[in-house]
Amino acid sequence: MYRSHTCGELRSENIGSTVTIAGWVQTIRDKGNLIWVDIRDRYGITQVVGQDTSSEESLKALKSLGREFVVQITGTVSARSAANPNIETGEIELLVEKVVVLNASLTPPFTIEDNTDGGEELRAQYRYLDLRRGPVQDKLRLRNKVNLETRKYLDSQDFLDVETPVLIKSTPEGARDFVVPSRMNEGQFYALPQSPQTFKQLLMVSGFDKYFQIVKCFRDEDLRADRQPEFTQIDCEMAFVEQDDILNMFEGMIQHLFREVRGVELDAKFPRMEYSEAMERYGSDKPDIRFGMEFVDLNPVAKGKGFSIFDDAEQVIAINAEQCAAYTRKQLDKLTDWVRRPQIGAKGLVYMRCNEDGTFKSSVDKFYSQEDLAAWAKTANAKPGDLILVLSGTTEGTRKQMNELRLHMGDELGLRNPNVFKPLWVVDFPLLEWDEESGRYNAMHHPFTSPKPEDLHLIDTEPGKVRANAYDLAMNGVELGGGSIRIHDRDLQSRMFDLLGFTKEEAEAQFGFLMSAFEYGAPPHGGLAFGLDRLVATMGGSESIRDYIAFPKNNSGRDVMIDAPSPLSSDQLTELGIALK
RNA sequence: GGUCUGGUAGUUCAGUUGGUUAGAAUAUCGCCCUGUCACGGCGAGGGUCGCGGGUUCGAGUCCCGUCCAGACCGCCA
Repeated sequence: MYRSHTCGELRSENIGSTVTIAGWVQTIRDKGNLIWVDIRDRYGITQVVGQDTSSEESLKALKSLGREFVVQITGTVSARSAANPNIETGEIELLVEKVVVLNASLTPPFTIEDNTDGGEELRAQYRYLDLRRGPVQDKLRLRNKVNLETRKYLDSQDFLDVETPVLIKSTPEGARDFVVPSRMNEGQFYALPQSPQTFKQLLMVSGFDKYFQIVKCFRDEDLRADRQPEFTQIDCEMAFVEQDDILNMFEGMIQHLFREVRGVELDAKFPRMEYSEAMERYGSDKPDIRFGMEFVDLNPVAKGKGFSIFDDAEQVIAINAEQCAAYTRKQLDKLTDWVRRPQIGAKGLVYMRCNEDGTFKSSVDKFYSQEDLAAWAKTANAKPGDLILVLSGTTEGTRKQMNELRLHMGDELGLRNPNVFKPLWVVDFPLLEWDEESGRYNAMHHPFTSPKPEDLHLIDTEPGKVRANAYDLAMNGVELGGGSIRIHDRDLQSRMFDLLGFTKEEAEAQFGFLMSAFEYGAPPHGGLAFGLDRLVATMGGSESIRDYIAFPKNNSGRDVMIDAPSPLSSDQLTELGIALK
């Protein structure tokens, strides 16, 4: 046995006993005749002290240590003369008796402390050292707990964990596939799954009416702070259910997770909002409803007064930033610059201050009388002291820009508290979206999503208006997950492929196995998948998922620690029958 | 594919209209210190200013190219 106790468990009750701990040297405070060494492991930090009553040998050994040495220390637990209330073991210390260096260490390239001096690049390169830091370990502990509680909940609801293959077949829909060459089938390739979508549907056909899996998915697309090329889904599917059954089941799961992991009681009933309403009120399919500042349609009161920018716009939208009338010209100019950045792309920003004396001051006073502006204020429900911000243009573009501005204002005004959690089901997504590039419709969710029966009659005349039995769970402006009721009818599925521009032959080649399965008694079914990384990051109050992944990739999709991806040897390429350009 | 920001000591950063020997903090090393816990004091070592080219009497600083990192747009059913 290397240790009798961990570095986190000794308390004043242990005073007098002789113990052995093992861990890493955190800090050394050498005062000459008195030396303290903090020893760290996963469980905490214990202070070891050497003094005049210690043996010369052990004192010498303590003085020879360096940061991050791995040591085994035996000593007597004693009370500190000056307790440290900031750490759990702060009432005791270990009077050193024996020091064994289990392994020396180079000086680490950055400090292994809660507030490290290391930059992101360096910490990524030495991720195994970064993972020694408390805050990083806490994040992985949080992930572990979410994972465990997910299994507990789904098990309690009779879900069955079934593994699905990772080497599957490439399909044209959706994201780019990661591809794996097959040596035994030269010239052919597997694809890594973007999700286990078709397999979980086949499991429904097989009769496993409640399936789940916490599973890696792979998408070869450009990355963001909240997107990794490999990420983890809580993937679920149920048979003999309607949309409500699914929403209720997983509302329960999210409530369970927040209760057990964070001690947070979420809304008893998550609000639901149609996609079209979310777009109108927030310009987003994943609105952050922790704060108001909802969109106001200014078309009726802003148009027709001779201001050509608004007159020519399809849509004029305002938001009311309450109590912001005191914004200075400089602040407003800064906001204007912000919305005009290429990433936002607004042409300009119109503002109107609602002065305390009941008058109005806008950047377009030339075109609008006080009465006109009073109508704006009334429409936006603005009170004296409020600030109205207005954007205009095409409906789609203006909504998108205003969504960004609203979130930006929410950040600036501190309205997006990471310890407040506001879930929202967004339902009735469109079935299809128009793709300019290919000049045809794409499935908005995926090609197995069922249209709403009442919209089926539009499918040939106005396919863009057909709504789907599809839903997302949004929380705090993040899409945590989504799903749909699936098509379980061969004819309808075949029609969908038709609509998506697949020929009969292509559909047969790509998804023949699924359509065949549907001919052998496929039950009505549906499901959803949560992004575990995003869920955990949201629960931890972060926007970046990288800290919640033990070994993440950087924004070029590289693992800078192991230096992947990397070239293959020509022997390997030959064996695979691959010639590089 | 694009936009923006950054790259200077082991690390995090500062570095003036282009001008003497490129600084600070921290880390490291040495000496001193009996109650520290961000220990303290004194001292020392430590630089391919990302890389390549150009302008100039002179470039960390200006210009061009390039590489790397981060955020974002496109993309991500």
